[in-house]
Amino acid sequence: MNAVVSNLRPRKSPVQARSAATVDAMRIAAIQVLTQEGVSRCTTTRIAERAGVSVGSLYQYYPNRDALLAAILETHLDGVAGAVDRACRAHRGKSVADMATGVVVAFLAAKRRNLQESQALYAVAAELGGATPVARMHNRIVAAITDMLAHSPDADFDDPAMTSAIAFSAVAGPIRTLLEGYASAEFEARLEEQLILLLTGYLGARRRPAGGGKRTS
Amino acid sequence: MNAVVSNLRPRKSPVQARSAATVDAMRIAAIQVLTQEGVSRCTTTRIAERAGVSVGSLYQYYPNRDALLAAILETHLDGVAGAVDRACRAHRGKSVADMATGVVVAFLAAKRRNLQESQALYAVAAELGGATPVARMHNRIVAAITDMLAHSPDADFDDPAMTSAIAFSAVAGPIRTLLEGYASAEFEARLEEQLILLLTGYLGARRRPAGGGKRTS
Amino acid sequence: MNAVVSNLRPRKSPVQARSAATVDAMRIAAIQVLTQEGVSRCTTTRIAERAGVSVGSLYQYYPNRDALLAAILETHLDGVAGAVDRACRAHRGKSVADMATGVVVAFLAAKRRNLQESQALYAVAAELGGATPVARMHNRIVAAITDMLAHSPDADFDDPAMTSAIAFSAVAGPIRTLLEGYASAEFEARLEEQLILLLTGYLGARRRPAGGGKRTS
Amino acid sequence: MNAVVSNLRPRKSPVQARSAATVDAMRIAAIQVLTQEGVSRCTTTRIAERAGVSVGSLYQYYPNRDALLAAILETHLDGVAGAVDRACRAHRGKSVADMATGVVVAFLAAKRRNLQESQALYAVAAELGGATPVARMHNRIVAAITDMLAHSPDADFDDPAMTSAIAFSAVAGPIRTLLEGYASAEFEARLEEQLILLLTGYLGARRRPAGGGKRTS
DNA sequence: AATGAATGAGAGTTCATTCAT
DNA sequence: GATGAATGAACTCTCATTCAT
Repeated sequence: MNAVVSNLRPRKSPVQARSAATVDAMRIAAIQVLTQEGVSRCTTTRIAERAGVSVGSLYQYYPNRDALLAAILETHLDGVAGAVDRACRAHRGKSVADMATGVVVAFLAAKRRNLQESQALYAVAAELGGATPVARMHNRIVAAITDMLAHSPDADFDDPAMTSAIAFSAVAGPIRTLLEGYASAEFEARLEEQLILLLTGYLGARRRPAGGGKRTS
Repeated sequence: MNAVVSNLRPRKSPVQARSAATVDAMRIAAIQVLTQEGVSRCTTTRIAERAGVSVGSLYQYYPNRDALLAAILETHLDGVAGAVDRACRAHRGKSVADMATGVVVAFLAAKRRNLQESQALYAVAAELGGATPVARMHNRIVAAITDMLAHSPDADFDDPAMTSAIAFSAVAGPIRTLLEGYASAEFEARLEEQLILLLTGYLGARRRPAGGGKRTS
Repeated sequence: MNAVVSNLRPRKSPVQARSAATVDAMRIAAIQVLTQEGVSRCTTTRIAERAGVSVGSLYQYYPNRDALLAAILETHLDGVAGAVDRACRAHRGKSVADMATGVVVAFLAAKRRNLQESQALYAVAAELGGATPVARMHNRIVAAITDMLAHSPDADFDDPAMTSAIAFSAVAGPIRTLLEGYASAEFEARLEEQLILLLTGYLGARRRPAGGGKRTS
Repeated sequence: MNAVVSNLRPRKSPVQARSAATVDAMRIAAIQVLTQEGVSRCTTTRIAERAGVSVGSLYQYYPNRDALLAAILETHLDGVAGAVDRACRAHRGKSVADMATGVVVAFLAAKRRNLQESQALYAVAAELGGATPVARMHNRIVAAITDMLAHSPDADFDDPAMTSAIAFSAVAGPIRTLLEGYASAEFEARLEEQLILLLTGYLGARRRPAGGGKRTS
């Protein structure tokens, strides 16, 4: 989407404790500014000011604004993907219902853990456009789910890659609705239960009985 | 998400034929610029230039850049919501599988009809933030589905509002994945069929047999 | 003050009744816009809209915006100068106290007659800068007062031109204070009486007794 | 007069030596541009260019154009008001003639000291409209004169607040005429002497003999 | 290493003026 | 004559980025 491709890698890794503290202060500041002012008003100056450092310092750690935002987005998405990844490993070999529950609970918890961060970063992802960490996170989660499905004992899925991509996206949809603020109280209250229901149903329907014949959806 | 709320209503409607042409040229130009350059580079100057009119003309019809983008977004979302709405009315009283099929087919077709537009407008929605036509479209579609479910003969849904909100969001998730370009060829090819499966399963699971006892999810 | 000198003469005189009505509508509209929005937001479009005509029509009567404003200012100042002029003629040959009273009453009444107009036009005069009708009005009034003083029977003024220039400016000062809104209620209530006192005192002090010896201020 | 009220406070004060130089350069440049080009052509770009700095720097110190102009106006008016204030304190307890002389000389000298500045700033005051430092300066000077009159030994003024407001405005009138360029050489040459005459006369007439009975003008 | 003043390209927006209808 | 859509130069203001201190 974005025509200009810039270097989004951080400039240097924080090796000293002070550096780590500075980097984290900027991370937190950026999320605050993002939440309170919106992406387009989330400027380097404002982030630095909020973080209590100078703009110059900000540029010691990131080559440009987009790199900073991308790093924050990546950290966040890594957290989420990691949580789902662990859940998938933990539920290998379990029943379909257990697997569905595991994934939904982990994903939802990860998003809810840093609510404001999650909300704010949708806009960042949109602004950064195609060359984004989102794709990586997507692929990583889909791979994790695919792997989990492949280890399912009592079922065997035809095309597990596509199945898990659909499954993950289907779960992500309502969670996004929640975070974007379009959800009713009822929606929010029953979201987890309903997502488990949704996912269990879908995965169940996609299953070919372990010992059985071919069954294409 | 956006802290600043501005007037997003169009300024005046074109009365002369010349005006109508100008307004439409701007609409098309904006979508092209959006697609080719990204939201942040979609400036009033560039839109006007691409449309072959002057910036001044743009401001004759929209009070500011966001109003133009919001108008385009709204037109698009109205089209989508309208398509889903019609599908919902057309499938009233049908079986759960028919209803699911109707909604999925209509929604997906509406999004695929203007592929580039659909893609580009996700970023616009993100930038415009909370006071956005997206909420309206969301509510309209959820209401349409809720209504359709309420007229279902062989089934009766407890909490149809929440059910349809989850159902719609779940279907929207994979479609977004497709439009954002994270989908494999396999995903794209089988998307419609899988969404029908997903939705049928979910709605089926949410159903209480018409003549039967209470069954909460 | 203004570096650019443009043609400030009206384009054509209203010969038909319709034209006169249009011109007057624009005059009134301009003063309203001036009062409600300030000089810098007093645009040709807004004036035309308020007057119920098209911008194009406005340009039928005035070659440019400044000409319109200058014409309005001139009309206003002509009214004021005319009123003072008449008062001066009417009080020729009267006592100093009568002359002072006559001028003050006429000037103040002329300004108070169109209060909003008077207020709004200070800003216009400032914006139009040096090549302004203000100088003409100033000179005309000073000439009228000078002439009146020259016909005074019981007194004879040395340097009546300078005397009347000071006298007029001194009276104009408090009136401007009133119109610019810096005046207290007490100030407003007693303004006329105090200006008469002020002017009578000044002119009295400047007088050389008619039959007497030299007395230079 | 101006419908829109904006924040006219400066943004930050210069702390480094470099900053102080920048701020001062802008002040001087603005007055030059004002004088040579007029208010409406006194744009931020032109000021910055003349000052030899970038527009961005201008906005580091002032939130908007009007704030810069207001700051300059305020500095000027503070100077004038301060001069008059000091004169009033210095002439407390003196005779009416001495007080009048003191005020006129101080006021006129303050205005003449920065002639071009004084001229240019009338237009600025007009453009800034109501929420202007002019009101503050007016009140401050009137208060100072009132206070001086209240300490007069040989005379006692009824309603000294109104008296000093009229007196000040009456003196300001001819000074404005001078600065606006409507004055003859004679006017300019004799202005000080005539203003003293004017003011002495007015204050003398407003006086109630210290030991005497009531005398309302 | 850190600072923050300075930069200047570029964005959004306005408005006097023209001219085809 | 009247209209009002179109024009585009000019204006205000922002912000990523640099670099002397």
